Amino acid sequence: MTTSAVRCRVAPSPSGFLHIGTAKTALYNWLFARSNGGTFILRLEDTDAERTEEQYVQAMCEGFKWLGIEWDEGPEFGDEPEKGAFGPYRQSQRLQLYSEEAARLVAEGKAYRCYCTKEELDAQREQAALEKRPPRYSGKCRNLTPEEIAAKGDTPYAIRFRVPEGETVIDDIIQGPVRIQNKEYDDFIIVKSNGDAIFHLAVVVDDGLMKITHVIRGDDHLTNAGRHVMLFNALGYPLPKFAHHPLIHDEQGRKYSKRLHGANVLDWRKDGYLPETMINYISLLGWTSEEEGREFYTLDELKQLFTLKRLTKSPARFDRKKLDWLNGQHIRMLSPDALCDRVLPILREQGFPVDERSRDWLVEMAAICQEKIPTLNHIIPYTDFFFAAPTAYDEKGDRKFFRQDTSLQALEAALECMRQADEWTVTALKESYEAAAEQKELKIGALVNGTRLALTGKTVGPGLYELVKLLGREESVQRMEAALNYIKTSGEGTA
RNA sequence: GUCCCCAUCGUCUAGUCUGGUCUAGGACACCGCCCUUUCACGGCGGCGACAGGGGUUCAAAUCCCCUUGGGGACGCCA
Repeated sequence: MTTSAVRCRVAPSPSGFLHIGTAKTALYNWLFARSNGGTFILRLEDTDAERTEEQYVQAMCEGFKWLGIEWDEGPEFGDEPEKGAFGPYRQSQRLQLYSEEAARLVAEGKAYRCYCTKEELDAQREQAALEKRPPRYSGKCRNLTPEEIAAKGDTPYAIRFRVPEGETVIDDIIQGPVRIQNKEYDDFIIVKSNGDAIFHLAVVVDDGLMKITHVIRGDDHLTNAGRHVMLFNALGYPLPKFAHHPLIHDEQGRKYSKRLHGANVLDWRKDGYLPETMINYISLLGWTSEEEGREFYTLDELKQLFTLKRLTKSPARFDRKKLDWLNGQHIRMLSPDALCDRVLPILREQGFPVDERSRDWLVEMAAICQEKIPTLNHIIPYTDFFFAAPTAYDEKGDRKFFRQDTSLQALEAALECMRQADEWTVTALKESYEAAAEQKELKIGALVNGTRLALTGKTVGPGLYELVKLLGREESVQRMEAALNYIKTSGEGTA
């Protein structure tokens, strides 16, 4: 790109939560700005008052905050104050600007008043659908004479853009040149009869006045871009560069529906994914780095490496399995201390009395799970036994580790190891277990797995010696005795 | 229906612009083996794709056309 200042933006309409697709657009704009020393702008497209609610603004803000996407210019948003010299950044506060520009277009003959009613137009569209014709505006009000207009008196009117003859070319960075015959566009409305600007006018006026240099957005806007190019030209604004990236698809290959789980980026927070994972994963959904084969990227790396040239043209499906893998990678990159911080709220919410433990103990607990968990939420089944003794034993495990001929012997040997350990450390326990196994001619697995089942009630979990060490001698011994008692009193094992 | 975009393993992709180095490379998933106290991690190996048809060319995944498939857009929504 050029060295002249890049200015790009994301312009969500606050009509719901932060959609994963909006997050992608925001991310690509943000990364592009960052990798070029440019400016990233947030603008709220709330021209449709009926669909905008303040709570949505909050929800969206939380999504951006969680992902860590921060903007250089933008409206007051959540607890952020308005910032930037090209404001206001909410379209609802820029209505005056749109009216002025629309009036200018009308005065220059580039737009005109249309007195057709919504009902008339709807009927025409339905008729067109019936006859399998493309729905197009009839052009009824295109050439009204000043007399005819005067005769309308104060009948409400919308304003339509007078689409010129010819062809419009969108010179798209990702898609290449896209040529569309202007006759494919009918004279579209730019101002509603209630005086509010339509999206197309608003975007172009805003992008023009905010000196946007690059419009990076989903390719659902590709055909709209033609309208925008015409509007840029009509208004006399310099044309920004366009880059229309493909949409994110669901596992079935459709546009990721708002109703699907995961459409809301905060769904992923709830499911135990790290924001750095989401940034990394979404970046991969339509972009590859020069460095072949590499897929793990930190945010700082992305800010360095991101280029529009490496954007993909075809839509990508969201693959949960790959996301899991990536999340595991990012979890392992965390320091045990950081992992502890991420995991604590989850354990707390689960009702585990984590605040009774020392910080060191909690960090160690997080550390012994780090290699094991694909999502933060998996911390729960990996650590619940620390906070409550097992009330039941895994059925398969019971048969396998409690009911064999050597089960009792193994568990008693393990218990002896615990009782006699000189020091309560991972290495001491390990050595002691190994010595006992050898001496009693038992498989180490019998000792270890039996102990795991006795202490946790499960057959899977963190490394055994690590877990025993953290559980503490007293608690471990108690649980071993309970297990032995359970085996002896539940009968069937003696056979 | 009309217009626009897209098309390499199941999925994400490299390679396409600048045809030959591609008997098509990597990653996730899957399968097997190794490591191993479980689970996971890690290591090794396997399975697996240029949508189809025509051209152009000495040579095509790469260029052109058609077909098919998928997606998107056609609002006084954004």
